[in-house]
Amino acid sequence: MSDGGPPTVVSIAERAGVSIASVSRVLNGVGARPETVRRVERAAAELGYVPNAVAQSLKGGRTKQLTFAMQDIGNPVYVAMVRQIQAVTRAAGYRLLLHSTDAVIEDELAVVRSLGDRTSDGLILCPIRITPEHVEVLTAAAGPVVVIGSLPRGVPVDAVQADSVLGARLAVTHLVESGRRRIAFVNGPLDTVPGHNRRQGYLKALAEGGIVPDPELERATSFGLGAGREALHDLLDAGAAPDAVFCANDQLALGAAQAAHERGLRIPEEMAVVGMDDSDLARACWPPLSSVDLGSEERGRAAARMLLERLSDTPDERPGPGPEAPRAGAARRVTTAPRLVVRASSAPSAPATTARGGAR
Amino acid sequence: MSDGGPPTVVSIAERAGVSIASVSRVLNGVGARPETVRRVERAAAELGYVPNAVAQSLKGGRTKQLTFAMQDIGNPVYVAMVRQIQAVTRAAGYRLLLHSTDAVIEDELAVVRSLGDRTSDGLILCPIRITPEHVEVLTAAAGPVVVIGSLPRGVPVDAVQADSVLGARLAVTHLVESGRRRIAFVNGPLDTVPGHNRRQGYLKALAEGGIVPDPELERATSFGLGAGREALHDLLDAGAAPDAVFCANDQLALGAAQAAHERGLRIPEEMAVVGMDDSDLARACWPPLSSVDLGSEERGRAAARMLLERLSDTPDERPGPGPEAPRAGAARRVTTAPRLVVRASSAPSAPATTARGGAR
DNA sequence: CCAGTATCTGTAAACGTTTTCAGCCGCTGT
DNA sequence: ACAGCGGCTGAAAACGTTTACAGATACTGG
Repeated sequence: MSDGGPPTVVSIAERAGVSIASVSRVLNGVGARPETVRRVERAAAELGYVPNAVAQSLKGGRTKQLTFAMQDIGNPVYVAMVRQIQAVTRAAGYRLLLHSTDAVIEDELAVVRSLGDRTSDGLILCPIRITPEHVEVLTAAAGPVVVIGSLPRGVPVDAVQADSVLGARLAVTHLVESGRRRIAFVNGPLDTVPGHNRRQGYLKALAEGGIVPDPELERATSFGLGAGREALHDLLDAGAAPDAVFCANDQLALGAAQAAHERGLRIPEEMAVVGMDDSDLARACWPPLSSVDLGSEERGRAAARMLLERLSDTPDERPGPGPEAPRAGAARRVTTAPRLVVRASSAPSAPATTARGGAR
Repeated sequence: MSDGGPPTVVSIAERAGVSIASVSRVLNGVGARPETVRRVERAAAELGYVPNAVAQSLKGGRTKQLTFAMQDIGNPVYVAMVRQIQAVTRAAGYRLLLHSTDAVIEDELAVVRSLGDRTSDGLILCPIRITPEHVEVLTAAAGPVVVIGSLPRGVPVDAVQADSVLGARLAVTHLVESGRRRIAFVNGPLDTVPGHNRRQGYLKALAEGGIVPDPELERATSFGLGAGREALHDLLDAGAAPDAVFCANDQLALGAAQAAHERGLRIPEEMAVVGMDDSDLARACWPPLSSVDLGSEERGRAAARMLLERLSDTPDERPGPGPEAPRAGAARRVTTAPRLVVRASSAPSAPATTARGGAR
């Protein structure tokens, strides 16, 4: 008598005339007498039994779920990451929980803290900024975390980062070497890590090229398409007269390209455009957009792999006595190498080629 | 004595000197003596207690998780849907589980069946094809499902669909009315529901416009960017000489636009291009792409809302005796209205080549 | 002053699974 | 024939929570 819901091991046990222990053993492939196996499997099939994953999680202490948290899935970079992460984690039998933080700091922190509710076994986090609170919360995280982005040295958390300083430098150097002199820079917010780093690379490349930076050529607002369009219009209205524009991501770059088109400027002849992230957008537009591949896919894969490693390294937790016993291994830091992909939007004259950036 | 892991109600009970029942009651805001409340809350705070969501799920019978399954998150349409779904479900306190099926039928079916493992409380599914097996599995689903896409009449499952026949018709009629006569059609696979329906709309619009369909003008391969590019090149190579091309989605359209550019054809003067889905891509490219908004966002929202409704309507399941008691309410079908968005890529008279064509 | 009651508290069961432990059986070796 | 042993099996505990129930306490009204 147990039709009060979906079939359970108890239902099967009753129908097969064995104990629930035997049912569990058969279902998990542990040894049993052929006769028992037969009866249990038959009963399970007849009842259409599906094991209750929640109960399994409770018993086993792991949910086979991972969380990926980023600010907005609308950004192609995160889409690329999700795809890779999904592929890697799925192969390992994990489900993927998606969490958009909308770049709200409080929300990012809450995600990390929510590791404590045991809903997922681990977390991949893409913070847009790193506050002292981040460091604090990350250090005290209840489970393994891998951060995609830059993290201060002391924080005992794995991280996968792009060398966006070098990436920006590659892009701008490319423009300089193509003979461009008035290279504008359309950036996102300066108080974000990417915003700051990309600017460093921009300035460095200008210096190396012997070009004096002109503050009139810089714009920094947000990371969206509309922002790029407005920024370039604004630059042109202000008479900054750039002959090239480097944008801190592809969305900004497409916005800038639109503005250029609207002004009747030919790309790349009158205005070269280079973006960053080498997202699908770069290949989809016209002319195809030169862009710096910061390895979004690679970072996604790497982060997922690191997380899985942590998970297999941690059969039980906190062997040490102190409440702050150091984590199993030292925090790992991986940096992916940027790669400039030259396409028509910045072609000096020749067809598209690619140049490699150095590893770090 | 219980430092063998994260704090639990037991730890708190010990520290506060009360029973676990009282702890639970205080934590859930049920009545208790002020003194008890104080002590429990203090202990919980000191221990940094976070309730174990898995245990709560097991007890409560619901996980507060929902699953969204589509073929590939790389498609902007699904990104738009995820965003909306995420927003709606999050507001209701649900987490979102993402599942890419890669358009593998077996995988789609597995997702539906996996509702039985109680990992998530409900499912939103975007099937690319509907097989008899789909119907069977969906009918027997262990929890509420909402399908985004077309579903045969008899299937007792909620569905949100786009009227893509009408959508395609709008696009093609628009081209006809703009004076185009040789309107090519670049489609995805014909044996998919969208592929089939869009073709119906295309043919219908041609008929209404008094144009005899020319099989030479049709191409159907896959739904990707590269496919669009190749298709148009192929059409031109074959001497089909179209003066417009309607594409079954924006990615195909951008591919076709690339091909046109590569051939030196001016858009829209020599070749009008219209896409479908009105994804971010349509706004990001140049010239901006005319496209039919099939309401991806709206469908995402609607699906999420319907699912949540089902969940609140179903306090306990299967009240009836029979194993196939009909579901609570009849299956609901919602259809969103398509909307043609005309942009420069199909502008009848050509304002967009020089000077500021678009809105500023 | 006592019965009655309202409030709070603790014990124990339940959710569905895995797993330890001890018991049972039939076998083998001597 | 019997001790020993191997493989199977079932009872029971455990994971961490919520909750029905009953016991305890203090307070009210007569």
